[in-house]
Amino acid sequence: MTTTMTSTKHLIVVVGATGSGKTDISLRLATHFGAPIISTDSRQVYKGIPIGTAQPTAEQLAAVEHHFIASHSLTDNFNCGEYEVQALARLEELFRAHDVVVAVGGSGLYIQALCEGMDDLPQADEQLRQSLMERLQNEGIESLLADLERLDPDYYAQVDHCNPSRVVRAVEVCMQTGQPYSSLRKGERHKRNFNIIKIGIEWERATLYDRINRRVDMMIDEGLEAEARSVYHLRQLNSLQTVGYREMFDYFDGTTTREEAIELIKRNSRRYAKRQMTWFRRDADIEWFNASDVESMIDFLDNKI
RNA sequence: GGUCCGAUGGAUGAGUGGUUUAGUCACCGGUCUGCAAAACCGUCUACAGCGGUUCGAAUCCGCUUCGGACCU
Repeated sequence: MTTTMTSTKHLIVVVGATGSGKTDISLRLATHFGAPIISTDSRQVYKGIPIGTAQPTAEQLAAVEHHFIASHSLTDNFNCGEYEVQALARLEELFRAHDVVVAVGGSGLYIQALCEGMDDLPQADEQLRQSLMERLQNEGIESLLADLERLDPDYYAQVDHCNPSRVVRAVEVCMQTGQPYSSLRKGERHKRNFNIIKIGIEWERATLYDRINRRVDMMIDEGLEAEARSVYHLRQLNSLQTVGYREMFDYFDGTTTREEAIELIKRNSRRYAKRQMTWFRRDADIEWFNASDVESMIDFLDNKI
């Protein structure tokens, strides 16, 4: 063998909206290929919120080796950049003992970080971030936009001027690095030393929504309310800006009734699912399969591996 | 049988003659590089039906249909 683009290591990436049954399918695939599972989910990484984030059950975790499930603390400053570094390192270890690893999760940005990599941008400096947020609060976004126009005219021209998050981050990177944000955004796909095969789980919209609604009811039955209560004191953490918890916190505050909170969890989960589909739809690398057709999925993968 | 009130887009709800859309919510579509289950953007042009008045009607008049209240 001389130079070949094909690696003997394969990462099967399973994507799909929340409630699409990724966990079950990932377990079947992992079992079939004797592979460990690495999560690409930005919320299942946290300890203490297993019900609301639909983490795999104890039996499922026992059946297949999982990574990045309940592995971090709610107070950890975790993000997609950190995830890329840690997940890549873990993958390297896993590929020493396995030819196939299954990645599952619903966070598009984390999947992108894992498969394509993030540019070399600095993490937010906490103090700077805070002062920018204060300015946003006190002076409005116009003030930050004025800075951005001066610091990075190119990005100023393309950024959504209504989106505070994007504007704050851009100004922050400019100030931290002394360089225009846009000049640091290469958007280049990083080389990976393993093959990536993306599998999408497809549902008819109405059916998916029905599954989501029923799953929320199940979460309630399993004790989501008590779980939310147990982390209520940490509510301002980013890790808890999460569907299922925010709505419960509002209920605890008395701003909504319990019934309203549950309805809102359903609605927001549906909306989340819609946004996920929007994200995944533009990824041409994904091979889509009907949710009930795991056999075809396995055939397809067997063929490729 | 009679009198009165009402009928606006998926829901709610303003609008009483005139370039153009009320608004809100839901749905739908989209954006996406360190908070991403986040943050944000866009679309959805309806006036119960028929006829009349008028240069012009969701808006005025009549009839019909439907709903509600009341009267005998």
